[in-house]
This record gives sequence, structure tokens and C-alpha cells, in this order.
Amino acid sequence: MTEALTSTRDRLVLNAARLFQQRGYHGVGLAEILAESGAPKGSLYHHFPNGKADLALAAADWAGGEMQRIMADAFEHAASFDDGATTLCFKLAKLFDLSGHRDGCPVSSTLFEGAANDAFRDRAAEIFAGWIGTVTTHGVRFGLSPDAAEMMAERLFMGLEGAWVLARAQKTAEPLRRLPRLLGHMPGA
Amino acid sequence: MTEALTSTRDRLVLNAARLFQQRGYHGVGLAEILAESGAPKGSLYHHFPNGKADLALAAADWAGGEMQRIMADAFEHAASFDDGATTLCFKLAKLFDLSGHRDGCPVSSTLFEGAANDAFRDRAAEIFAGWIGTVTTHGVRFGLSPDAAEMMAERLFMGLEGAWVLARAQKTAEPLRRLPRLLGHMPGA
Amino acid sequence: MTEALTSTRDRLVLNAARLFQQRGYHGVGLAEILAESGAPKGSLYHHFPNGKADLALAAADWAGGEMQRIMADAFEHAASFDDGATTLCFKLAKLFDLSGHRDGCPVSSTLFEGAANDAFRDRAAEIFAGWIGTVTTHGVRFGLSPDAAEMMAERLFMGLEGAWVLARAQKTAEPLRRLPRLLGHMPGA
Amino acid sequence: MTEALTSTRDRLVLNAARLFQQRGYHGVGLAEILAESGAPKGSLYHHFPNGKADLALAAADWAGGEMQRIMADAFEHAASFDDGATTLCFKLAKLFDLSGHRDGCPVSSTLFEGAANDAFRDRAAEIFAGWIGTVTTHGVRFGLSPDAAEMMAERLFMGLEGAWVLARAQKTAEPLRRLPRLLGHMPGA
DNA sequence: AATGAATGAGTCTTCATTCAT
DNA sequence: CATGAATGAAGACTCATTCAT
Repeated sequence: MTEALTSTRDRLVLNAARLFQQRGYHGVGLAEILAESGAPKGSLYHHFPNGKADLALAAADWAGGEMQRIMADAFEHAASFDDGATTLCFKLAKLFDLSGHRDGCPVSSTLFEGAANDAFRDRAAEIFAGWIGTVTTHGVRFGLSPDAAEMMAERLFMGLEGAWVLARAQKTAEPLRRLPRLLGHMPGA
Repeated sequence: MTEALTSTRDRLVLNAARLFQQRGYHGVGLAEILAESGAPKGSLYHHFPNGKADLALAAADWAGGEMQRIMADAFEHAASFDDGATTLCFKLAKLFDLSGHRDGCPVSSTLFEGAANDAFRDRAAEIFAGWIGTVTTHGVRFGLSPDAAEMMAERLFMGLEGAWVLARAQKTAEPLRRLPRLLGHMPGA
Repeated sequence: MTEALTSTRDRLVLNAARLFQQRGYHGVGLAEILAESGAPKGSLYHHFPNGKADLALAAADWAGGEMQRIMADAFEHAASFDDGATTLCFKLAKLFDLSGHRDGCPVSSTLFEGAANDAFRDRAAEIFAGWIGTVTTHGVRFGLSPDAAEMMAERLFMGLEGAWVLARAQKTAEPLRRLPRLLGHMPGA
Repeated sequence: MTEALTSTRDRLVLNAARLFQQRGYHGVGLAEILAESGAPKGSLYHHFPNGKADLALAAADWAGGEMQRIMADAFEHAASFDDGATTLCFKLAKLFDLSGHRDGCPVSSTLFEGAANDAFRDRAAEIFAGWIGTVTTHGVRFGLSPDAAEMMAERLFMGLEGAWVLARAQKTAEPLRRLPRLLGHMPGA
């Protein structure tokens, strides 16, 4: 069924992304990824010649793209930068709720402990730059100067990553929901 | 006698904390920790009956305490909350430089992928609460209302964790150094 | 066109012969042979329907032929049997030097551990018989009786194979250079 | 039964020596050695921290020692050097018959294709030196000059290794039995 | 005549843990 | 209180081969 709709490679990437996000690069074995993907043992190295590391990079790319789409979406339909930032936080809070309060940032979960540390971190930097760049663009669109927009985007990125960390520890999306107020994007108490 | 300056247990905890911080819970094997601690193979289960999980909790506790001391120190000698926050960011940036731009937050590195997920996350929440509580206390000392102080403390925590993530990806402490300006604790450009 | 100067098949055989000689039948994977030959993945089974075993037989045949040519050459231009034997030993010593003191007898390296043990050993026996026969022929040409010639040829063969073994262990061609003296083909000290 | 009489380590070494001798270092998997030794999966790395390579070295050492004992024995009860050499060849021929005409030289089978090539070959050189040294000692005992004794010993070594190669190919111990005559240790036809 | 995607059994090794001493 | 030998499941990865095209 599922096998017919997505390619083996895609299922591999998708499941890897999900599992790495939950339990980290070293916390997930290839056997589990293969099993959940319904993929035969040997097929992984056909699609990813460098094995687990390649798969992790592909998974981070995919998850990073998804996230970027979410960010773009939040800001595209927003009335202001503050509005977009607030919407984004709430969207991520909702996703966090749906994941059972388990998932961390898909990129850091996947790329911050791998063996190929340097390549992994460079890739993470690229993906993060894409996110921040997207938000910066929207900031400019809403009238901010390029510098101010980048500062706001980076501040939002840091806030989100940090709120995510706290949310995981507390098993609650509340930190993500509090973030807009903490950053002044929303009228406070 | 043989246990020179630190006990076997302490060396175990210290090395575990350092290694987990660099490569994550699943990224470090007990063999390596034992070897670097010069501890005999079987001694781990004497000091930590529940094995690796116990050791990780102890390591996170120790590292969490160190961090709390750093935080307290930054604010104790500060002239204002903004000053304390700025000092703290710069201190952590310097530590990050010293670590070769490798180490992440010791608590999330250690406790966010373990098998004993629930116990690990509860412990992480406790440690984080301690950090935030410390900063909150100082905020009150500097004249903030309890609520405002807690908000500022939580905002600083999130910022730090997020800046840390970005710093690891970019292999630069700059995000940590930029943080005070981004949060308005320092006069910006 | 694409097959520059040698056919795919020939490149396969040549590279296989070289690699098997260095690291043995089981010590070399088909992937490496294919890669070094610039041959497409699936082409091996086109040229060698029985796969690795077929390739090994072809490689041993080719290498065996080369060796036989070297032997014939040494004796053809010789003034006596002793002279031919001495020349042969020195030639092989020089080849051994050129190989970086790595290569063993191409036939035994390739055919003494294969899965198809019986077929492999029969082929090795054939090739060895060819070598010994060649030297025997030259012995007769130099006036030896057929029986004496065969004895001398077999003795030389054994000496060479044994010297080769010692040479590999000592990473020096000296054993091969000492052989003529040890067998009385050259005036000793 | 067998388990009671020999230690796990010894059974591992013994079975490894036998299997490597038959099919070479890369031709035998650890799984088979473990199984035939009745040893649990994880126990190998307890006894041989460096894994297969360590085991191969131990196996070669053991087999090399056995061989040296056989050599010493042949010469100790001999009436002359020629007698000792002849006895040795016949003994090895008989062993070759008993092995089903399969086994090659235990040392070269085990140590000439391993990954740790340099360490392997150095060890092989040591073991061979021990063999040649033993025979040299007996040559001196029988009145040969040290130089002459060493030459005779080395010649015998090479002859034996070469005869072994031919014997494997021909699946017959005859080459080993012919060797004394070929080397002049026995009155010829 | 020729290919490259796909496969699953197999490779060696490391894992966290238990146990007898 | 302390240890190191012993364990089997799991780790990532490579293997020679098959097959549809």
C-alpha cells in the first residue's frame, strides 16, 4: 500500500527524519529505520552509498525543507511581522502537541552528534541559514531594514530553538506559546 | 591512595558529563568513559546500580550545578539585570570557545535521547527550573516584579539555548555574543 | 570506442589478477575489481556467468601464462640450464621488488582458498604442470635426460615457490636471489 | 566435554588455526570459528581485544609452535642431517595425507592476506626464523659449519614450502615425499 | 550483448549488562 | 566494597549475486 505510493528512498528518508528527531542520530538503529520503511536490508546502501551519515543528511534536508515551508507559510498570510512570528510559534506548538511532546528540532536532533561531525554541522548551518533567511525576507517585506529584519529573524530562531528545548523537558508546548509574548510580538500580561 | 585527587565515582561523573556533552548520550559508550576515567570495568555498576542511565543523571546533575554556579556568579557581581545577563552570555561564549566550539548544552545533550525518557526529561526540567529560578531571584533582587523577573529569566534561558544551537552549527561563539544585543540587554547598533 | 585500448573483459581479468595476487581470493571484493576496471556493475556476469569464481580462473590463467612466458624467456636466451635457472630467479626477484614486496605466487594466491575448491586446485595443478613442463623441455634441450630434467624443473619450482613465501615474510627479494646458490645453479661462497 | 578439557581461549585458537590453514584468513568468518569452538558470540573480544587479527596471530603462533616441535622432533632422533630432513618431509607428508590433502602451510595461509598486513608479515618472518633456526642448530650439531647449516636449513624450508604448494594443487603428498631425493638428502633413483 | 537497481545473508565489531569471586 | 571475566543482542556495513530492462 504505502509502498506503492512512495519510493523506497522516500520512505527511508521520511522514517529516518521522524525517528532521528525523536531519539537522535545515535539513538536509532538502521534496522529500525529499514523495518519501519518496509525496505530490504541491503537497499539502504544502494540509495545512500555512505550509509547512515548520508541518510541523516537527507533526512535533515527533508525535515529542514518542511520547516522552511511552515515558516514561509506563517509569514505569507500574516498582517505584520509580529503576527507572522506569533502564528509560527503557535503552529510549532501545535505540531509539538501532535508529536506527543517528544520531538525536538529535527535538524539538531539529527545532525549534532553524528560521526561525520564537520559535514553534519556545516549542513545544519546551511539549513538554519535558510530558515533565518526566509524570515528575514518577510521582515523586509513588512518594512524592516535588512539589518533589523535579520536581527529579528535570528532572535526568533534562537527563541524557538530555546523554547523547544524547554518544551521537551517540560513535556508541554507552553514555552512555545509563551514565546511571542516574551519576545514582544504579542501584547503581554 | 590510588584514587589520587578525585574518587573513582567523581572521575566517572566528570568524564561522562564531558563526553555526553560533546557527543550525546548514545554517542558515547561506557567503555570509553571507563577508559578515560581509569576505572575498572566492573566498578561502574558498583557506583551506579542502574548503569548508564544512572551515570547520565549524575553527569547532568553535576554539569547542571556547574552551570548554575556560573549563572549565579554572573549576576552576583553585576550592577543590573542587563549587566548580569550580558556577562553571562559572554562567559558562556568564552567557555564555548575553549571547548573548541563543540559542546552543546550539557543537559539536553545528555538527557534528551536516553532510553529512560521520562525520568530523563523530568530531571532536565528540574535542572532547567533551577537555572531559571536562580536568574529570577536575581531579577527580583534588581527590583523586578516576581512575574517580570521570571519572564526575563525564561527569555534569557531560551535565548541562550537557541544561541547555543546556532553557535554549534556555525562553529562560532558569535551567536552567544550577539544575544545580549538581540534581547535588548545591551545597547544595539 | 569507450573501451580505449583494452576490452572490459581484459581489464577485469588484469585487475583481478593483480588484486588477488596481493590480497588473495577472499581478500578482494568484486566491487573493488569493478571499480578499478572502470566496468559497469552488471557487466561482470555477462563476461563471467559464474561470477567471481570464473573471474578468478581467468585471472589465474592469465597470470599463469605471463609467468610461463617469463620462464620460457629466461631459458631461451640461456647458455646452460644453470644459467637459465639463475636468470629466472633474478627476474622474479626484480619483479618482486617492483611489486613493493607484496605479491605472492599469482596462482596460489588466487586459487587456494576459493569456494570452488576442487575446480580451483585442478586448474592450479594444470598451470603448475605447464610451468614445470616448460622448464623440463629446456632441460632436455640442454642435454638432460627427460627424468633428470623433470626433477630439476620440479626442484626449481619448489625452490621458487618456497623462496617466494620467505620473501613475502621478510619483505625482501633476497631469498629469491639466494636460491640459485642454494640449489647449486650458481657457484656458492 | 571438549569444553571442560580446554579453555574457551584455547579452543578458539585451535579452531581458528585449523580453519585458517584450510581456507585462509579472509576465507573463514568469525561466526564459524565461534560456532565450532562452542564459544558465545561476545567472548572473542574478551580474549582477543583486537578481534580477528589478534586471533589470527595467536593461531599462527600456536601452529608455528606445533610445526617447530615437529621439526625438532624429526632431527632430534636422527642419525644425520640428511636423515633428519628426510624424516621431516615424510612426517609432513603423512600429516598432509591426514588433513585430506587440504591444508597449506599454517603460517602463510593465516598471515599472508590479513588486513594488518605489516604486523602479520613481521610475525610470519619471526615464526619462519624460528623454524630455520631450529634446523640450523641441528645442522651444527651434526657437524656442519654455522653458515653451511643455515644454508641447508633455508634450502629445506624453501623446498618444504614449495612442495606444500605443489601438493595442495595436486591433492597428493607425493611432492613432499619426493623432496628429500630432489634435495639430495636421500639416494635418488 | 549489456546494464544498474535491488537484495538479504553475511562481515567484523561494540554494546550495556550480569555474575562469580 | 570491588572487580574483571563472560555474554548475546545489536551495531553499521559489505558481500556476491539476481533480475528486469
